[in-house]
Order: sequence, then structure tokens, then C-alpha cells
Amino acid sequence: MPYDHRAIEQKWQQQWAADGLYRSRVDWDKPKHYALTMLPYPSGELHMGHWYAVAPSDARARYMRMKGYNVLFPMGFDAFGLPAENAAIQRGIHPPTWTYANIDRMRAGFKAMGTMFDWEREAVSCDPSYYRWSQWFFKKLLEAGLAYRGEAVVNWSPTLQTVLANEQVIDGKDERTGQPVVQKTMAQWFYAMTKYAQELLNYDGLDWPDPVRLMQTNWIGRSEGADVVFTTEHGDELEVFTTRPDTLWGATFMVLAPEHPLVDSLTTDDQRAEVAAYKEATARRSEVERMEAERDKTGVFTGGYAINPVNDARIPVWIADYVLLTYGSGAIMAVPAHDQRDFEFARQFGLTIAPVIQPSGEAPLQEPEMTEAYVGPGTMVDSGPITGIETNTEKGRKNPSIAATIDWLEENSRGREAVNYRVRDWLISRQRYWGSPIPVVYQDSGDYEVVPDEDLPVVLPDDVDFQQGSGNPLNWHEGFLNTVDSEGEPARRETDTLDTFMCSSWYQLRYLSPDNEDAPFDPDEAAYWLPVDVYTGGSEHATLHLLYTRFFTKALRDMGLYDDTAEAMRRHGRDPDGLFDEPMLLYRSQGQILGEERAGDTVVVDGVRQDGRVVADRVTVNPSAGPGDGLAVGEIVRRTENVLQVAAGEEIVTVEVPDTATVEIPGIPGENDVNQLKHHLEVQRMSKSRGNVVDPNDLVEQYGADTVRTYLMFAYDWEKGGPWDSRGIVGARRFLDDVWKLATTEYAADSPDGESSASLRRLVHQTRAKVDRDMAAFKWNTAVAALMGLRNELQSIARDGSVDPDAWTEAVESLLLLLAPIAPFITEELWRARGNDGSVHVQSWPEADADLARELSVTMVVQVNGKVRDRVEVPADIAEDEAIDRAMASERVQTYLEGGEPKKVIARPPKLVNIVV
RNA sequence: GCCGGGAUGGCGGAACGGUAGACGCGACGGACUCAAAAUCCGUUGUCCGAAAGGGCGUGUGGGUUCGAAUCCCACUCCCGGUACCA
Repeated sequence: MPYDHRAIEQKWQQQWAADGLYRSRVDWDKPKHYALTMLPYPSGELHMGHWYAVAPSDARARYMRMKGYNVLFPMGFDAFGLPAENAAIQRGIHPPTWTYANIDRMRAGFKAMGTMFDWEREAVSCDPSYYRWSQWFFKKLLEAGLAYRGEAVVNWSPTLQTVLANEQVIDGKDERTGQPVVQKTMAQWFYAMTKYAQELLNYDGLDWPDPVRLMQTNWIGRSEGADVVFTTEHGDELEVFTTRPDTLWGATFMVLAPEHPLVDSLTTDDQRAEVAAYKEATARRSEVERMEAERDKTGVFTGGYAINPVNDARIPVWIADYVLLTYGSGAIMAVPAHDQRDFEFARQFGLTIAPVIQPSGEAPLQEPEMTEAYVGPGTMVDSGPITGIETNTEKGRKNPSIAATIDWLEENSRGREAVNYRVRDWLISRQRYWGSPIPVVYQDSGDYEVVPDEDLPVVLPDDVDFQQGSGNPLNWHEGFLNTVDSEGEPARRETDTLDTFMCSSWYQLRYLSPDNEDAPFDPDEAAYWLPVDVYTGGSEHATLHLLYTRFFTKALRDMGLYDDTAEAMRRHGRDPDGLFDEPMLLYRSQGQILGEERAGDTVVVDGVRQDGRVVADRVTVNPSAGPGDGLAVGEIVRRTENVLQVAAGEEIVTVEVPDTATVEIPGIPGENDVNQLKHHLEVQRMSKSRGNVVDPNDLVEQYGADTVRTYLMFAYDWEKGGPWDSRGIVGARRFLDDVWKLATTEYAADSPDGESSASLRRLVHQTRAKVDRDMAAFKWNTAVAALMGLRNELQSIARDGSVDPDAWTEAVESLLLLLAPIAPFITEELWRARGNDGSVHVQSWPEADADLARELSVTMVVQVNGKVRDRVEVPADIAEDEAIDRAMASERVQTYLEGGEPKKVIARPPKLVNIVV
């Protein structure tokens, strides 16, 4: 009976559904395990990246189930977002139509993948029954003072009169029209995430990868220092945050962000034109560009002055784009002698540089000889009350000069100790249609009111017209816009929608009771399942999504939204203390599957040169063509629609291929067109626009889902990812073919012997231990490799019949059980075909017996000066003396010793002895 | 720019500071076959050597150590994030 993956996978998909094998229900008598993997955006079909993320997570959930846990492993869809609107605009498909069709395809894909998702717990974020609660949470946050209306800049396209996503802006221009984009300030909604900045720095009790914690810690960016109040000449207060208040006496100018509110009043009439021009230029730059330290410093003098509160010095106020309004107070005091960026700025514009630290034991700093800012330790000079105090490189109060300055500032009411965070409040407004409406109405007075609970959700209207204008169609949907406030007075609805990160900040709660109409989640379910025990997802989410969801959990806790859950926990004897501080206890991230590298076609182009490019009338694919065979000859390195970039020798030639041109591709029969020309692909992220997508459906059809799962888990270090290789998959299929044969062929014990049987049992129990360890640690590739190793051994035993039947059966059934989480279909079929009762997936995990796994003899390496010179078989429990004797007895070692005594011997029995001569 | 990660045979990848290259792909040789595919058996880092054996070898340059792919310092290139892609 051959291995027919199509029949088997169909059969078990249906049988499992019919048996309800993957329903997960609260059972207080069993330990729970909430396994969660990031919900996908429904972009179309499942692609290789989804398989790579989800199949191992599914294997992990199955493993935990076999380990005896009651496992909850749900799936849903993060269904609001930009691509649906793009489809609407470009192809005229309505966002919900497009989205729900994609969800149907992807759900079917996950079933074909063999996942153990409990589909009765599915949650879809664009469904009104879901976003009703997103809106409700917004209300709660607003009532708790954690949501507020503020101002923020957006990418504004003056041509389209619309707000663009960062992704839609390429090099300061709109990607579709090529027209410039400017930064524009708008009133928008925020969550006060900075209130939780300090708590978010704490990872106690969390098993999260160090790099993720580091990135989040850096993202939050805590710095200690002081707030110091300067005054303008008009008497306006101008507060700055500084980490080096001790250098206040060296502040020779101030720099404000160009958007700072005091810029206009500070600017003198002669500087007004220049300042206005600079502000406009800044509006065209992105934040990343502004922060590039390598760039030449730019800036403009406002003409205004400020008074330094420590010495009443009158210092000029400049504006420069390297100061951001979003960090600190949007203004800095500049100490060019001791800050490199300020130093460069001062040199660029000829501003005063005044050293206030003298390095210890070095020549004193002197102007104008300084070539860079001095940031080392020393003694404070020319600094009024703190002159003579030592300074080191410590931050905050640990630095004596800073501590002294803070004390002085506070005593004299000129400033105070302060902590500043780089992290900003969470901007949740999106000027988009395809998102959850923000449940707010605006009265004629300009005041706003929240929509009452009984009117939630504010439903997103279906009848919108994307063609009528550009941007958010809610802006001119009269039926949506016009409403009344609580007094029955006319009011206008908020047309901004919620950031989709908000939907994904609480979805783990909705899975607990997706149909609940009374609350976002059922406290009785939550009491059992929360918190998430294992979370998996892409490393690209390390800062944004993972910080947002941590913030959200803490906010919910503080708003008392877990109180009922805690109560239910107590009823069941579970201590709720600390269980609502963090959403996910353990997190692991997987890498990305990149596209397969591919050479482009070598083409011969004939046509005419025109405006620096070639307009082709004939393009012929010819791998052996050389220079001179046509107007342009070479590999296609890039193709965008009908424009080719051809690498003709050193030069890249742009070739336009009009409809009238002839395209000849010898490998493809019939009439050819420009779309069939292959261009060079680098190893890079798979995406439709790059044309390097590998469709898993084709592979499932050809090899089966089990093979695709096994291959994806085998071929990469899961946390790293790597480029797709279409050839390697046959190895995974061969492995499953071999497993099939081993489990279905009658074993003939022709010449059983005790030693071979014990040796096989040793390997089986070593493999059990290895796979157990690897699966616990998400090391899928080495787990599969260990199973392949067992396969190899069983194949050789099948040939010589050297073990007794019991040892054989134990080995084969161990192989099936250990493989079950990875390849659920074939193992289920084989398990039952061998006459076992019940599903392989509800069996107990085959635990290793340490005694049976213990190795009796070991190959000991004998090194001379760290180089391997001999190997000897020794008992695994060999003593150190004995190991050294055995090593010294080696003839090979003796030739290196040349009769002398070793200088030193390092013994690490039973693996190694190193003899130094 | 800034933050985080990575680099090991022809390829994907293994290796508690202790035998570098497990496992797989590919390639090569052989068996089976009229032949091919599939399958099975074997070889496969590289150089010198008939062999025994030896030299070299984990992105680059230095360092620590009896011993470094692994730890430290400096660099190069690649990937992810950079707050409106999700």
C-alpha cells in the first residue's frame, strides 16, 4: 500500500472535524496551556511565511497536548487594514467582500495544513461583534483618562488631499503619483502609554528573548536628568530636558524643533522669511532623515534670545531639524563643548563654545583649538556653585556633578530632577475607512461626546464610494456623518478609525468567548485560560505590537476589567495575584522565509535608442548571447511591468517593451509576452510585488501538507529563517515515505541478538530525550534530524533483522508518536493502521528512560597541544586517572612526546584528554 | 543615522569553550532496468599523498585560553525594526 497523501489528508481533516478532536473546553481538573500564534492579516491565500510561522506553533501545541495539558490553540484574523482599501481603489472590490473572501481561503488553508485550531473560537477583527468591543475598550480608556485628544503630524499629500501611510511615501513622494508629501499637524486620538513606560521596562517573570527585551528597553529609552526652565526675552517659559544639567553653565545657545510653539513669537522680523522657509523644508523631511547624524547640520537663527536660569546669560535661540518635537519638550539647551551634535552645529554656524569640564591629567580644553566635544570625566570649571566638583561618565545622580546641580536647581527653584522617556504616547487615529470607527461624536460647539454603550458598535457603513474622491470615504458619507448627541442636537461622527494594532492588542481575550455579547470576554473562561503561556510570531513585531499589547493588558488590569476574572479564579482555588500584569508569559519569534535566488533571463534586445533608454521591437531570450548580438544584450536584473533593466556589461540599460514588440522565449511555446520574462531575484522577503512567491498549495498538492510542514521545520533554524530552496523538500518527502514503509512492512526478526536490541532501545530513548528537549526549545530542525537518524537505523535493522520484535515495535511506535506533532496526518493514519485505539494525537508523550538511554562506551579524543591525534574507546564512566593513562598509552601520543614528559595534561573524561608538550 | 540580529562545505543547516560540518539537498560512483525515472548501496570541506598520514579551514583583522565557530576588541557585508505595512 503506497503512501497516498491526498487521500489520507482529506480523510483525517474530515474525521477530526467530525470527532471534535480539537475542541478546547475548560477543565479545571487538567493543567491548562494557552498556546497562541500571531493572527494573520487576510491578504489572500496562505503563503510560505504563514506556513513557516504557524506549522511549528501547531506542532508545539500538539506536543504540549501529548505532554498532558489541556491546550487552547485558537486562530483568527487581523482583518482591518490598508491592503483591503488598496484593492478597493485599484480593482474596485469592496473591502469587506475582499476581506471575507480571503478569510475563507485562508481558513481552508489552515485546515489543509493540519492545524489543531479550535475554529469555534475564531475571532475576526473587522466583524462588528469584535470591533464593538474595540470601541468599548476605547471608551473605557477615555473614561480612565488613558485616552485623550492631542496633535500629531501626518504624511499629507496636497495633490490627493489625503493622509498617506509611511509605506506609501517613497523618497518624500507619494508612490502612486510621484507628487511631494508634506508633514501636517492634525488633532488626533492618543493612548497615554508613557504612563506605563516605567512598568513596561520590567520583565520579571517573563520568558522572552533577550534581543526583544533589549529592543523594547531601547525603544522606551529611559533617561535620567533634569527639567530646566529657561525664559525667552518676552518672559515665556521655555522648558528643556537635559541628561547633563551639570553642563548648564556651558550652554551657549538653544535649539528648538522647527514646529515648537514658541518659534513664531521668538522670531524677529528680519529672520521671519528664513525661519518660514526652513520650517517648510523640514516639513518635507521624514523623522528618519532628520535623525541621520552623518548629515550636515542645518538650522536657522530665530533672531530671539533666551535667558539661561543658572547665570542669566543671554543666549541665541535657533531652530534645527535634528531636534524633534516628539522627544522631551522639543527644545534643547546646547552645550557644544560637551555634546558632539551641538559641537558640530556650533562649528557649522560659528557659535560660541565654552568648556565647563576640564579633563583630569590632560591639557585643559581651550577654544578655538577644540576639534570635537569632550565627553569624558574631569572637574567642573566656570560653573558657579558646582565649580570644582568632579564629574565622571555615570548617568543621573550617580555622577557627583549632576547630583550637585540637581540639588542646586531644586533649592533655587530653577529646575527639578526628571526622568524622560523616548517612547511616545500611542497615536491611534487613522484617517482611513477600513478600520473600527472611533465611537465619538462632535457637537457644533466643537466639544465631543462618547457614544453610549447601548449604541455600540458604531457600524462602518458598507455603501461607501472610493471613487468619489481621494482619502477616507467616510468624510463624505452623509448617512454616517450626521447624527445627534445625547441631547438630540445635531452632531458629526468622528471619521478617523482605530489603529489596527489596537485590534491585535486584545484578540487573545476574544478567543476565550468569541460569541459573548455581554462582555469582551467571559470571566469564567479567562479564569482558567489566562494568561497566554506560549506566544509565537514574527521578530518584526518585537517593538510595536508586543509593546502595545503589554500596555493594553496593564491598562485593563488597572481599570478593573479583570476583577470578575480574578474572582472566578479564587472560586476555583487559583491565586490571581500577578496574573494580569503581562499578556504572554513566554514569547519566541521566528525568522522570515526569503525568496529563492534566481538568475534573470539573458536577452538580446533590438530596437531604437530614445531619450536615454531603448524602445524594443524584439526581445529574444538567449542564454548564450554575447555583446554585439543586439542593441542591448545581458541579464534582466529588474522588471517593472513592461520596463526592463538589462545588465549589458558594466552598464544597466533601461528597456521599454511596447505591446507592439515581439518577445521570443524558446522555453515557452506559443506567443510570448513581456510578463513571461524572468528577472534576477536577490534573496529577499517574499512578496507579490517582487514576484518571488512560492505557493504552498502547489506543494501540498504534490507532496502533501505533512511534507511541507516537515520540510519547513527541518530546513531552517526556526528563529532565524532563510531563503526558500525548492529542491530540499524531496528529502522531507523521502523521510515520510520511509516512515510509511517502516510502519507498514512486516518486520522479520531473522537473527535477533540481545546486544543489537539493547543498542536500538538505547537509540530510541536517546531520540525520545533529544526530540523532547528540542520541541520544548523550538529547535525543530534538530528534532526532525534526530527522527531521521532513527529512521536510518531502522532501515538498516529492517535489512538484517538483528533486533527482537518488541524492540522493533517500541522503536517504530516511538517514531510515530514523536513525529505526530510535526506530521499529524501520516502519523494518525499509520497509528490506527497498526491497530491502535484512538487518535495518535491524544496519546501520552513517549518519555525517555534515562537508564535505557545511557551510553556505555564513548570515543575519547586524545589531543596533543589542542590538536586531535588519536581516539580511543573508553567506558562512559571512566575515571580521570584511568583516562590519562589510556591517553598516555597511545602510540601516536608517544611519538609526539619523543620520550619526554608532558608539560601539562588536561583531562575532561570521558570525552577528551589534552596533552601539552 | 539609531536599535536588534546574522555570516560555518556547492546549498539549507549541526556543534554545554573540548572530535567542526550531525541531518538533509545536490553532486559523483555502483546496483536494478532494454533504457530512463523511481528505488537501493557507497563516496563527498579543501589541499598534498599510492597509502599511512599530514597541512589548511567557521565573513575580515587582532586578543584571551592547554584548547575558540563559540568569549573579548575593531571592522565589512546582509537581514529585521525605526512609531500610519501588518
